[in-house]
Amino acid sequence: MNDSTDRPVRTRYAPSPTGPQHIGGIRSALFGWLYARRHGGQFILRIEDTDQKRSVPGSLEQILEAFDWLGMDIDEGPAQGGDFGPYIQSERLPLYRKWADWLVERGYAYKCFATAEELAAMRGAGAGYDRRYRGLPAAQVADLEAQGRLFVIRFKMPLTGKTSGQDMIRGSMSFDNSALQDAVLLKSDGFPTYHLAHIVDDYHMQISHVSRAVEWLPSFPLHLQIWDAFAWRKPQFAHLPVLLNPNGKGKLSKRKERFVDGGGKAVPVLAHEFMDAGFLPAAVMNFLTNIGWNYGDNQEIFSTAQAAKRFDLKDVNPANSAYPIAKLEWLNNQYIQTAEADYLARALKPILEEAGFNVDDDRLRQLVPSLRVRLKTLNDVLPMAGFFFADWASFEAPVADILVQRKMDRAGTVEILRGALPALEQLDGDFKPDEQHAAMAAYARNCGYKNGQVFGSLRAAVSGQKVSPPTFDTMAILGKAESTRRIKLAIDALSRELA
RNA sequence: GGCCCCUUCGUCUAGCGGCCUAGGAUGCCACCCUUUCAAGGUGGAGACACGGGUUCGAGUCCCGUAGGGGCUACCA
Repeated sequence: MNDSTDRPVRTRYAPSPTGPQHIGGIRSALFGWLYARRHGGQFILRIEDTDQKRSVPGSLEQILEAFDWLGMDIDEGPAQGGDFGPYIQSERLPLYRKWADWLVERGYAYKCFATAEELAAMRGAGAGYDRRYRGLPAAQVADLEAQGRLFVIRFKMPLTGKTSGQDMIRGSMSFDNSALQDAVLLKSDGFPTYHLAHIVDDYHMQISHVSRAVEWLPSFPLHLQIWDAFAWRKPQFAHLPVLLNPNGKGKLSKRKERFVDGGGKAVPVLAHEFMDAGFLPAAVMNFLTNIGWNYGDNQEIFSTAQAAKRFDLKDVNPANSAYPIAKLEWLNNQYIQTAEADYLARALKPILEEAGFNVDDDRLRQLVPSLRVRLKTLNDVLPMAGFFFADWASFEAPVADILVQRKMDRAGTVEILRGALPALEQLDGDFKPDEQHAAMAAYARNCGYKNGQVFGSLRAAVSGQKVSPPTFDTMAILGKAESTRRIKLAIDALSRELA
């Protein structure tokens, strides 16, 4: 087998257009993409829609959207064009037919007239296709064809011997030919199967490295044999490990029921679910790159550009991985903490707006610094800070359960709030957080309550929530007038209940 | 069932024969900081699946077993 790498690196992602993009597929694509970027090569997108039954309209758009969101740029493909198109297999049908015929003419493949019933009977007997049409005399073949019998073209797999090849991840591999069937190359509807189509295309598109999921490993020897029948220069192969469900049981699938993490949140599996859940594309890329491969230097956080300087298919871990989704939330928070303020504000705005809030840009920008450290996902902004964007005029004091802190009672809370009011009103109009802090700390000392009790009561009074950005940041953004108004509202509410 | 691949802390991983009394990260626990929640800091519990070889020496190489995953379609 030809292992030389003295040719331009061209890798590809060749999904079937079956709808939403699965994160497992995206990760496979990522590895091919990184390899191309590492070597200054091309990354090609090819749509494998040879199963008409499974094709779903709009798939290409979803694929493109996912790649665009993640920042994986495509050099050639259905949308980008290129010198080796078309990049959609259903538009290349004559090519597959031509090469299928070529194989038949040279005795590497044959026409098989087995009917669905025959095949079902063979399967029922426990074995696969028994090659009953493999040695049919030419005259009989012609006769069957003349009768209008439907046929497929099957590859004439060697019956004995071994086929060996190199896998970039696993090294030398050898397979017994006797275990392989005479695979269908061209279906009776004139469409090729994956086995034929991907080889014809990888050859014509000058793909140098084929990286694909491990489920293709059993048919690797078949593919090697087909490449050899054509006498085409083979690419190098890397059979990528796959993602398993978070519990390690079974391949991660979009068809199975959704997994739920410890906190009851749905585990994102489809590309659009990562967008919808408020993850940053950079974090998702970092996350995916770290499964089955690692940057080295004990460094967990790195950019795609950094990864592209070190990535090699040879270094990919051969073992499948449970989907480590818990790490993504941590990573996402790390990225949010260091993201540009403008970028964050822009990302947060539509989330707030979709929730029905009227977003003031200045206010949002003001909020970002105190928010970023506590957002695991962008969507967390809603429960944390949505109240800033609600209609302030219609704010109502929260219920006592929220107002009264741990180790506090109603009377004490009222006492704290009443005492805090004049001290806050004394401050100047800027209402700076550190000035509030100084004033309230001094007040706490005098009134005999702890800082936490004072600050916490204020937080609940002004935000209406138990959890919020830092109390004094919150009050600074609300402003002195609104803050004190809300404190009075809280006092009134609690007093009423006491009376 | 047959064939193929895989196997280091719960999880993601480092390790490519001696540097390993096995390193990092996440998650978990504790403490510190503290203005809730976080973040941050410090510390802790936590793994070479098992059994045989090979070797002066094995997490690292070989074989077997077990477990996991996959393929076994006119799906990819």
